[in-house]
Amino acid sequence: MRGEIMNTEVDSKITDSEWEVMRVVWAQDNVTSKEIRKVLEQKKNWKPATTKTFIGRLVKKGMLHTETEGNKYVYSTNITENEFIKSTLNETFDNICNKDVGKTIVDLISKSTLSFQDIDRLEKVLEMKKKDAVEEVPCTCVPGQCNCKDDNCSSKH
Amino acid sequence: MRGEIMNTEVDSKITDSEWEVMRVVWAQDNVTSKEIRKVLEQKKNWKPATTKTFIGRLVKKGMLHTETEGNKYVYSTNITENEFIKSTLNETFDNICNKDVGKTIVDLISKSTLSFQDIDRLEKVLEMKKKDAVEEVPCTCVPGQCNCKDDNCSSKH
DNA sequence: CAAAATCGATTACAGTTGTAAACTAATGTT
DNA sequence: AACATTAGTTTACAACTGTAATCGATTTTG
Repeated sequence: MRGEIMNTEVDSKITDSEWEVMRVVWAQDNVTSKEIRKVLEQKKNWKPATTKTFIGRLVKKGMLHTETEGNKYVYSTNITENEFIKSTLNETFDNICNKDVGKTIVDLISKSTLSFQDIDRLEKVLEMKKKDAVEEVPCTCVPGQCNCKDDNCSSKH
Repeated sequence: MRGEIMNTEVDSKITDSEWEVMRVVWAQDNVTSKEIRKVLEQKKNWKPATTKTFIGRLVKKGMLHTETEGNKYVYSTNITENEFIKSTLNETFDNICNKDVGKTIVDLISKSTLSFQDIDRLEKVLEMKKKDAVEEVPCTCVPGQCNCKDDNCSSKH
C-alpha cells in the first residue's frame, strides 16, 4: 500500500470473454499465455489465437500487467477479483430502484447454495444493518423510470 | 397465463441503453415512443432519434410488443422487470465461484440501504435457507479458473 | 386543404466484441 | 546451423452498440 490511493472502484469495463481470462489470472496469480490458453481451450473451446486476442486487449486496457521472462510474458493483475465483482454488481444495481434492492437480494439468496458459515455471516451483517436501517428506502430513480413517485408507491414494493 | 409455458429464464441479452428503455416501459406499462423519449432525453440526453433506434431494436428482439393506435404504437412487454433482473444477476453469478457467492452477497448487503422490512425478509429467507444449507459449498469451476481444487482451499474462502 | 409536426423505418458510421488466421521474432531441437 | 515451435503483434471481418440524421407516410394544425 505504498502511498498509492486505494481506489475501490474498478473503472475498466471488460467483456464476458475477457472476464474468463481474468479468472484464470486471479486463480493462479502469475500465469503465462500458454496456461491461460490451456484452461480456456478446455472450457470455451477457444483457438489459441482467440485467447491471445483477449489477453492482448486486457493488457491494452491496463487490466493485466506483463513481466518479461525470456521471450514470453508472465501476466498478472493488481485488481482483485473481489473488487472487480463488487464493482460489476454495483453497475448492475445502478439499474435497479433502490427500493427493490432488498427484494432482489432475497431472490438472490433463495436460489443460491449457501454454507452454514455463509448464513452465519449473512445474519451477522444483517444484525449490523439494523443500526442504519430506514423506515422506507428512498427511491432515486428519475421520474418515468419507476413509479415510486406517482403516489407513495407502497403497493408496488 | 392462458396456457403459455411460463418460462422464468429471460433469454434475450439486452444492452445497457436498451435497459434504460425497458425501465420506462416497466414503470408505465403501456407507453408511447414520445413518453419514452421524453424520459430518456431528460436522463440520458439522448436525441429523439437515438431513443427510437433502441426502441426499434427492442421490438426486433421481441422484448417489446407493439399495438397500433392511430399511426403510432403503444409499447408494452410481457417480461417482468423482476424476472429480468434475476436473469441478469444469474448471468453475473455464473462468473463467480459458488463458494464465493455467500461472501459476495454479504458485500452487497453491506453497501445497500435497506429498510427494516427488507431486513425482516432477509432474515426470514435465511431462516429457510438453513434447511438446505451445506457444510461446504461445492465449487464447480473448471480447474485453472479457481484454486478451490488445489488443496482443500479453505484458506482462500 | 396546405403546412407543420410527428411517427416509425431506413441508412450511416465509428467503436467494441467475438472469433481467428497470418506474420515476425525468438527459442528450443536435431 | 537449420528447422520447428512458440510467443506476442498485426490484420481481418462480421455482428453488435451507441449515437444520430434522413426519409416517407400520416396526422395535426392553421
